[in-house]
Amino acid sequence: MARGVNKVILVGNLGADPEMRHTGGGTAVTTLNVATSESWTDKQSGEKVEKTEWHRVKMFGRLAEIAGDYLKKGRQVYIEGSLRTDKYTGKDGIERYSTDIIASEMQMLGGNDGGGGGQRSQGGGQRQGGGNYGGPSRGNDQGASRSSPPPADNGFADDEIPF
Amino acid sequence: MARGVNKVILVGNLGADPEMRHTGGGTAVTTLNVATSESWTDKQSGEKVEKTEWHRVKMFGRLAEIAGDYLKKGRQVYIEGSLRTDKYTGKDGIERYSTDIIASEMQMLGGNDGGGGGQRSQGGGQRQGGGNYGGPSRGNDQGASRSSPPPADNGFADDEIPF
Amino acid sequence: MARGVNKVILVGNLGADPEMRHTGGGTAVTTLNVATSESWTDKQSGEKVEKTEWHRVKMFGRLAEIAGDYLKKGRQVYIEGSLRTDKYTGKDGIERYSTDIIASEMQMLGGNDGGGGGQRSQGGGQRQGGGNYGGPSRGNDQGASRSSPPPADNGFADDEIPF
Amino acid sequence: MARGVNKVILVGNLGADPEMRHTGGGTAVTTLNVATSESWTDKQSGEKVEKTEWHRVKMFGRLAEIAGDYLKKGRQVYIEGSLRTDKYTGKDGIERYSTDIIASEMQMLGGNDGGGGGQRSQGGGQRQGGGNYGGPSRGNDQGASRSSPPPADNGFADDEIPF
DNA sequence: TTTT
DNA sequence: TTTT
Repeated sequence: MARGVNKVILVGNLGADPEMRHTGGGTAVTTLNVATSESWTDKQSGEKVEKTEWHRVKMFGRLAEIAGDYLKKGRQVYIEGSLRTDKYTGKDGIERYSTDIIASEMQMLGGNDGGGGGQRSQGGGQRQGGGNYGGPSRGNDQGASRSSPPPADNGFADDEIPF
Repeated sequence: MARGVNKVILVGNLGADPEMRHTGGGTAVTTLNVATSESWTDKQSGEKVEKTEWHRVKMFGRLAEIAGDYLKKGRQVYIEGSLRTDKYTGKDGIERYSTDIIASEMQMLGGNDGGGGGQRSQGGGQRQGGGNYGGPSRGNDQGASRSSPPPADNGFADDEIPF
Repeated sequence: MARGVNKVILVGNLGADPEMRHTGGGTAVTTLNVATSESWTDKQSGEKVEKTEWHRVKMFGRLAEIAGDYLKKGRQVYIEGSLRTDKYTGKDGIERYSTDIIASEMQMLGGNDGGGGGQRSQGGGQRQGGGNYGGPSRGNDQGASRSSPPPADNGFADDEIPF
Repeated sequence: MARGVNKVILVGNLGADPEMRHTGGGTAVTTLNVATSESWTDKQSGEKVEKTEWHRVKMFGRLAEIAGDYLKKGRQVYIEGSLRTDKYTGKDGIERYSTDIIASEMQMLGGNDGGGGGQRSQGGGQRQGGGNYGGPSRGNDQGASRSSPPPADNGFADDEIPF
């Protein structure tokens, strides 16, 4: 039961290898840094412009394991998921927000270069049963490609709850 | 496991009351006729033009029951699903195709007029590995990590293929 | 030209009236606060849980004007857009990120309560470079008038109308 | 203006080379045959099952030309579009329906094998009835960070950052 | 056949 | 008819 649709669809490339960790309870948690870019020719200057958007994608359980095992920097992926914005209070006492994409489905695109082409997986649908949702996530993400990753000072600790 | 994405998203109105039936195995099967329309002013004639597209949406199990119980002609719905084209041979011996949208998610939109505003439901995920289709999806897909899986009272048992 | 897909689809309710302003150049800029929520019954506690996600949606130009004119707090909307994360440096010198959804399409849902039911609008599609599309659209979009289109398979032969 | 959302998203492989033709008016029309498949292990038999869905995708204008020029059998593509069902009357006098996906966006996936990796294109938006859209979108969308705004010949000038 |  |  719910009221609303919260859906994200991405096709992009990984800016870094996946970062996989496990919660105390043993659940795999993988974070991807996915780039989607677009380019166009500026009308006035006539110059080619490119803008890249970076997305922090998190996945859990089986999906996280597959991503951790098969994905690599540069690989193209299809991601379906939902937006989740966490609120946290900085050391300066100011509330801030950090937005992630929680993947519910993932599809590796392109050829079989490397480890695992053509895999597809579906998440456990945590979003619908959140259970012990809640716990924010701490800095398990910034990809190498991230020119400047999200605050490491998010100031919260996750010792068991995946996020 | 799979290779590909096959996704449909509709927001439209029901052109008729839902048609619900049950398979021999007891699985509910509901068909919706959903209209999506768009209108614009023709550039040349200056006349207002309207075009309506009609979609046949099918759903199974719990989702079918909710739709059958709460939806009515005229009601606005959000549908998420996938395309399925069936081939059949006409009496004239010619092969033809018929395309349906198999709903995996449904959301009633608009106010609480009539029976059920604000309900939302998710299909059993038959499309993603639910065994022999229509095959019960009980327990499919929740990640190992799931401390508390989705609502899921959808543990229905159909021994017959719903379609 | 581009490489990647960056798409967001929301169906939710406005948590507040839209905020519209104009740039010095006269472009309307409207910000919406959209809630998408889901609820479920926790398996262990048996309690009903609800989680609401808030999304900051921005729109420009004609779309912003329509939203500003017709939307109101509580209204249900369909939003399609893309994610954009801005980097900024706080007063403390720490870089932070803020994520918005840039709407390219909007649809008011539900009945005609208040100002404007049933409106729909599309952004300029600036992100993808409508630019030199120019491609003639002749013949596109008819169909309504088509009484007898595509033959059985692909092998159709029509000499003027594209489909 | 419109009421409804009619959206299809596909990621699949071409089962054949694109078929391109031109209308009498010179508009390019390309048809793609796109496969999306999924496989799973049957619960009861334990056998691996695979099901492939075939989609007929049509595109027009510039998009059709790009597809015709760069796509080839086997190539993986992302397609975004809408459903259109045509009614026609067979020789036997029976009315039938044929469903196509009218592409509004296309993205070639995978490596640069052959002609054109990493291209992306957008349709002319014929589905919206181009008509009096008119609404200028110039200046939309460029973020503060945006070094140079989108293509946008759509007509207005803002000298100030919209947000 | 819906809806605006 | 594709792909893995």
